[in-house]
Amino acid sequence: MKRITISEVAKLANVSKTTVSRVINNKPDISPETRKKVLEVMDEYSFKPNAYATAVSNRKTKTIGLITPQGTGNIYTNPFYSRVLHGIATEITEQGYYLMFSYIENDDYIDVFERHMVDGFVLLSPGVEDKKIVDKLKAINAPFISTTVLPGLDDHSYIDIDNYHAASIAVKHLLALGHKNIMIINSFSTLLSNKHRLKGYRDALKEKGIAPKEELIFEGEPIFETGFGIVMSQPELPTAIFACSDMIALGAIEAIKKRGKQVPTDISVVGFDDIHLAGNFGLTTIRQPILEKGKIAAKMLINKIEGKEIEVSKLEVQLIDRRTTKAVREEH
Amino acid sequence: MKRITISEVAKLANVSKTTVSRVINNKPDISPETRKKVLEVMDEYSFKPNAYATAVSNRKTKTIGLITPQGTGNIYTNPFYSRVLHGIATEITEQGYYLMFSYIENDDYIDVFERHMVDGFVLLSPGVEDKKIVDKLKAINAPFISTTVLPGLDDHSYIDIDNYHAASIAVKHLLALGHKNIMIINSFSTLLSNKHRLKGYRDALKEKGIAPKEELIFEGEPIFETGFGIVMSQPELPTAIFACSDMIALGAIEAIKKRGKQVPTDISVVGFDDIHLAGNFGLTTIRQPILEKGKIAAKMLINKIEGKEIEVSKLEVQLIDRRTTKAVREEH
DNA sequence: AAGATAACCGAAACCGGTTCCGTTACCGGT
DNA sequence: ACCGGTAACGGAACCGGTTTCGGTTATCTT
Repeated sequence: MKRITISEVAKLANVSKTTVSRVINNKPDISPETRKKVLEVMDEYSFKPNAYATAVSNRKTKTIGLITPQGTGNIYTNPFYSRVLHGIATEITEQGYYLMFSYIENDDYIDVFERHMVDGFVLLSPGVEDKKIVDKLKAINAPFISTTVLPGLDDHSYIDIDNYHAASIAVKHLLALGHKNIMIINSFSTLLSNKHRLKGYRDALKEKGIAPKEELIFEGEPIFETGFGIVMSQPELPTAIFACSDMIALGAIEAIKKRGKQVPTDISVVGFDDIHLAGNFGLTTIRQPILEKGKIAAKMLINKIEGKEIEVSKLEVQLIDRRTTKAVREEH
Repeated sequence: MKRITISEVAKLANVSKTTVSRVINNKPDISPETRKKVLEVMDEYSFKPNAYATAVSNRKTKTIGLITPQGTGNIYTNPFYSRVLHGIATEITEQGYYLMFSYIENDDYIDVFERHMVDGFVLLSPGVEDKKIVDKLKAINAPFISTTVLPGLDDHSYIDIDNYHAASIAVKHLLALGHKNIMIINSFSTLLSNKHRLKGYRDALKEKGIAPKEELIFEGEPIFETGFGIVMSQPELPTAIFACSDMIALGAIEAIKKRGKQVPTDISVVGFDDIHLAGNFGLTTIRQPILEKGKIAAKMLINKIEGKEIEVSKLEVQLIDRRTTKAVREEH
């Protein structure tokens, strides 16, 4: 029951600490018999090396930290972040790493690194206002990967979809259905990725000869309330809405219904992300490989930490056509 | 920039390691001047003690692990778990602890304890089939707190609401509105807490002189699809549904609408938990203090780890009356 | 049979902290 | 002048691992 140490194992097996350490780490210079003997002892007493002692000695912790700039609460509320996190966690465990939940609102994330508790960080979708975080990470020389494009980051420091392209797929779909009045409810455009989406929206319209109207462009937090609030507050409703987050889309749909209109008969809605809930409610949306995003982020980070070559991957995006879009109704 | 050690600080301040350690930990036996001098050096070189080295020396890691028996994926999908987690994380950080995400499907959670990476665990709503986990934790003498009642646990090892009472509030509400045909969609009744809910449901009916009908009792995973599937598959629908999870309730409502009925005009629905989404969709539900549950669990665990007195708290429950229940329509 | 080579193993130093115990200096009391 | 007490500090051992370096053997050449 009591946890045993390497010295005790050594004593029990009649060998030195060095030898035990060698079999633990599968090092050479050990005869098959002594290895076997040591293994037996380790097994009998169910010995497990103290990970932190190893970490101190190796100057490698094998754990990575999670930074969640936009207020950590979101992680738990927003299914999108949850799923990215799921991907990160999966990949990390697979590679024998641990995940430290640096649950920190202030600057303490620096702390866990400086205190040698983590080898690096993944930055969960930071906003532009979080540039100082990146600066700090660079300053203390901490390896990190962001799950969003950020100004000043090279290909090796982030993983993201092509947001411009994704948005253009969405509005082109709407355009093809004959919609001309397309509202966009974006996430905060201070974020580079959202800027790209907005540009994708604008360019897709222009390409079709439609001038983007400023009064159809909105933005807010990527939550239900945003979509709901904006749709409720508009005097006039468009025939289609492109929401840059599924939660926004869901909120918008509820508001539309509340106002006595039908989706998609009166108004078409397309969301973004394809979280699980989107499927539940039959939402047409742009799917991004959320889980994969997390996995790749983790993989890149680990490679970075271990000084390996890191390759830049591409994340594909696709339109999932469900039940919230429909050809525009002819007005007359 | 380069991280400095305690020995180097000692050298720079012209004192011994011992002295530096003393000021780090606010120990006595130090003159104000030397303390000041050491602090200056630490500050100038922004020294932070290596947490793991401290952990090795102290045999205390100041981090706690999270075990999520029901398949870790759920945490990220189910908003309820997410929020409990939020509470746990908040409390833990406040107390200077760290959260290790032992993201483990198999038996490896034992591992992190045996490898001295965590001081204890919080068990996130385990099921009855996870009794072996509890057994194992007991076997290795690991401190833990469960966020659900489990058979064989004393008051000091779990924190939960009074599920019996909570369920009875829900069905009494429905009863008061004149409903007599009340369907219950429970979470798996292999879980003790769900057993209690079922009993609460049954007793509340009996108290009103209504014999519970077996054909109105259902159960399944606490997810959208469960509510949706069950409601879709029933030939005849009741006038009210008590869903033991908000996600189930949401699914049920979607199915009801799909079948051309109205909520609450035709059918009343009450959910359970009061997750954020419930508010978004105007769901009438039983609110349990989710965040607080997590916080208390963390607090209890830390007290346990530190050998302090642990007090048992009570979690209050309340009906949040929104827009999915209504007096039953008179049949004739 | 001598010398070289390789296989196997251990002593001791190290990682970055904490702590026990002993030493020194200074104080007031008699 | 001597004694006892206390405040301030350091040496060295310790926590539980890893690693360097070197020393034995045994085996292989020639």
